[in-house]
Amino acid sequence: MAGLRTATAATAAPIACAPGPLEAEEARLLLRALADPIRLQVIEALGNGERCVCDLTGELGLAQSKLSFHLKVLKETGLLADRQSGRWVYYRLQPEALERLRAWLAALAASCGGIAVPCP
Amino acid sequence: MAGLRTATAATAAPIACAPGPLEAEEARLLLRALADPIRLQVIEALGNGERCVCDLTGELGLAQSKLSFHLKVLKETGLLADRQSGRWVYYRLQPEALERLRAWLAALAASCGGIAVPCP
DNA sequence: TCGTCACATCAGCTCTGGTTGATGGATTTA
DNA sequence: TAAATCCATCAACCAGAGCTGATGTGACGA
Repeated sequence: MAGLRTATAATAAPIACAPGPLEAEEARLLLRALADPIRLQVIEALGNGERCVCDLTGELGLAQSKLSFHLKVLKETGLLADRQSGRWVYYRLQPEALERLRAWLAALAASCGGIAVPCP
Repeated sequence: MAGLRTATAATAAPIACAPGPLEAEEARLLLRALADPIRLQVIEALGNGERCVCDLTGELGLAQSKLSFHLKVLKETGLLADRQSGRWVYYRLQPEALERLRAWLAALAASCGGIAVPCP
């Protein structure tokens, strides 16, 4: 097994770090990651800057195990990045992931022309 | 029970039709509605204009019951609207729902300080 | 070196969401 | 009117996500 906490070496490559626009599947994973109230709270809590896990557990009133699970989901989708400092692990937002999702939504909306087609 | 198919009288008010910016909970429901591969296919299929259900079942290769379930989800979140004509029901996109979600994402990104670190 | 702390991970469980097949209402056509 | 078509809805089932408590791993300090 790989060593624990090898900094930014995730078990799987973050999906929102590839070059170019998002694939539909990547966008779907980002949407799913954001569609959770706890994960939204985490993102809002990280809006002011990076925090360590112990700080977030206290602020959000979550069990450490539960928070760790959601942080892993957000990290795997590329919405968060982490940094280890001593015994603590600090998480921070990756704003470009949100930006890529916004761009994908814009492209989706742009592809919605709006001409009615009669049904046979 | 109310009569079947009372046009735009949904069982619950569509969430993306209220005035002003989206609440976090409304945005979360929109995100969850979009985070499904079948529902994304439906949205893309409706990009060119409205379609009746029978048309969509053929194009997407879905069981009528399954498609109806997903159409209901999309309609309840305000992403779709429907119109009855004879015995057909036509669904169409509501682009403003996507637009409101984009605006919400922009506000969320704006509230994130912005100490962006390049992706490894 | 040993104990403690911070965090990740695991097994087992629960619960929500999606699927399937069947039923019924509404509308049109023969 | 009767049959056929379109669509919504329901109950039952299934899969996956999320929760809980416990355990494991690495870093630190005494």
